[in-house]
Amino acid sequence: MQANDCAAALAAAEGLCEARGTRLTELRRRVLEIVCASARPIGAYAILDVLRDDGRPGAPPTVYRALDFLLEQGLVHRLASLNAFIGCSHPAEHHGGQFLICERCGCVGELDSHEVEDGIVRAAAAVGFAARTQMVEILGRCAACRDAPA
Amino acid sequence: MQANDCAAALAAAEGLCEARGTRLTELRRRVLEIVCASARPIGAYAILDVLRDDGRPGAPPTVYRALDFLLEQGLVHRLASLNAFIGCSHPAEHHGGQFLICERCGCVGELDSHEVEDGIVRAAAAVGFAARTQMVEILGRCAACRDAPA
DNA sequence: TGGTGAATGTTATACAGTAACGTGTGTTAC
DNA sequence: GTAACACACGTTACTGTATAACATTCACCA
Ligand SMILES: [Zn+2]
Ligand SMILES: [Zn+2]
Ligand SMILES: [Zn+2]
Ligand SMILES: [Zn+2]
Repeated sequence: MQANDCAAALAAAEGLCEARGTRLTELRRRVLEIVCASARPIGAYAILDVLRDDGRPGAPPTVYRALDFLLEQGLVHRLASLNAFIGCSHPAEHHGGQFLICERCGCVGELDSHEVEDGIVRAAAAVGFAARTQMVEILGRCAACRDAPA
Repeated sequence: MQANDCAAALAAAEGLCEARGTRLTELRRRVLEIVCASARPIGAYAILDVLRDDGRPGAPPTVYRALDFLLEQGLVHRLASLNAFIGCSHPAEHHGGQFLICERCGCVGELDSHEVEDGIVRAAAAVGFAARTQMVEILGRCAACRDAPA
């Protein structure tokens, strides 16, 4: 995520939490900032390292609790295949999300195609399965890396 | 996976490895058997417990190496959201796979819809991303649990 | 018969996540 | 005011997941 996107994400988070009556505390705000400032998905312990560099006290529950709040609010996503977190690029609407993970540069883009989501719900329903939420992580080459050599 | 499915999976694995010139050793075969014999996804350390019950020596790398081989051969799948493994229900053709995970009974079904897969590839291509492989895990209720109370 | 590479054994460690309990702080009820 | 309460955060300890690094064994072939 770019620096200006990061500032925009923080501003959006402020507004959303204000509107929802939830508390974006200093710690939660800082964790969101760390996640959004990272160009690539970042792990919980890497976030913790940054917090400690800040001079804060900190242990794993510190960061996991903040991340739980941010996940609930839809401000960050967790990538199950990487055990890492990224900022949501459009948090106003809660969504499962589909993620494009570049195997060359490590960047992650968010897709959020309703066609894909609905197609999955329908395909599941066709075999009697009632889909509630879905996790879609796509590995490949991003536009910038697409034509690079192996 | 049912017992007869398990036997069939082992037989299919023998044939595939034979045809490919890869070695389905005693250990790898036993790990595949353990995974296929489990009605639900099974974790690496649970597999390790079974191996030890067999009287084998064993440490985490033992089972992770066997699983790496089975994953490469497309004989098992890893469910990233559960950190667990299941036998592939039709290993002849390599595939990313789409998984239907029941939140009530814990069973997992394999979907493998080409429509879904192709839809994802197209949606990714539309934003310049070249998809190589995809991970789709769908949470909800299986047909048997669909109408059960919460 | 000795060399080569693959598979496995073994030890140690890194990384991910949670349980349980204590502490401070602000808000509400009386 | 102050007692009661809910919530966020600090702290310790632990469980679970996965890998690095090196030693050993074994199958196969020159
Ligand atoms: Zn998002
Ligand atoms: Zn890239
Ligand atoms: Zn499969
Ligand atoms: Zn079920």
